[in-house]
Amino acid sequence: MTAVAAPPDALGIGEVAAATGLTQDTLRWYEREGLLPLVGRTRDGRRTYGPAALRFVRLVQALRRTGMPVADVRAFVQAGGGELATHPVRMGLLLAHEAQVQARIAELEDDLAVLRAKVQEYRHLIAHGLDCEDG
Amino acid sequence: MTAVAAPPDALGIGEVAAATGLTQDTLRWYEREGLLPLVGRTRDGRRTYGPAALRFVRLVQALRRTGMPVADVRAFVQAGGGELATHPVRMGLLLAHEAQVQARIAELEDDLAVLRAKVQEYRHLIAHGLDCEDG
DNA sequence: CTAGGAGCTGGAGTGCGCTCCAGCGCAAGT
DNA sequence: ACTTGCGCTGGAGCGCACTCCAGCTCCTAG
Repeated sequence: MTAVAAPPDALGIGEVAAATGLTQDTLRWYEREGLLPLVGRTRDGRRTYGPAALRFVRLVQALRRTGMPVADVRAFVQAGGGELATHPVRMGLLLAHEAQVQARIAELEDDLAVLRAKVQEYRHLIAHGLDCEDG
Repeated sequence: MTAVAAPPDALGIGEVAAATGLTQDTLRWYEREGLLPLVGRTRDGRRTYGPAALRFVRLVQALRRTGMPVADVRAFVQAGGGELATHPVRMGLLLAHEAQVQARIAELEDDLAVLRAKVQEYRHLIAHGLDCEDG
């Protein structure tokens, strides 16, 4: 098959790429940048992603998509390696980011309202056969 | 005051920057890039923003903040200059973008759910004094 | 008359986040 | 033995959206 010595349910980088939508290049780059700590290797050097690693990839993906800078993701990762004592720190970072994401969503919704208002304006102008005073 | 020959309620670039949160550099750059067609000039060459221009700046700002690339904003701008005949085109572009923004918000909300689940996981682990199997 | 403040232009530079190689290794199928 | 597929490394390059000058002009207040 694919792996040299396949540990039960470990995936190769190609499979993780397919499963997440990230490219292989991005996965490798994230790892070099210290965003993905749980990735293993087969004897011949290929990356191996166990279930926990895959969950972690998805978490990082959620953080990135919600606009957390790579440096901050790294800080989150380095804030602990799964030990109980570090949980509050990581949780705090997540909560802070959560607030920012909510703010971002609110802003998007405000901007969306602006766009909708403009659409309405066009409808109105069309209905009345008018030009637009604004550009 | 500020202007050379101040037309009624025209603003200077500094005032527009203050009013919108964009920098003067960004406003000038947007204009060079063709995103801001309604900006006038005083006799001595300074930019002048009338009410319509200001509204247009806010529209462009909404488009940019919602993730529309500069090139697409330019296309929107070039799709017409306010004449009735061009309204449907611009409206179509706005509607298409609107759909994308909604999709983006939905994605953000999904990702937010992932983050919240992780926070819950940490709460649980802390409550039970456990390490985390994932990183 | 001078100084200060706002603004102008053109162009170079920056930060971020990937993205794209070239050149190579292992391993399994035919 | 050879091809095909999957993956590896290190490093260069890229696209986007600004951002930051240097050197200048003009106007107004003191």
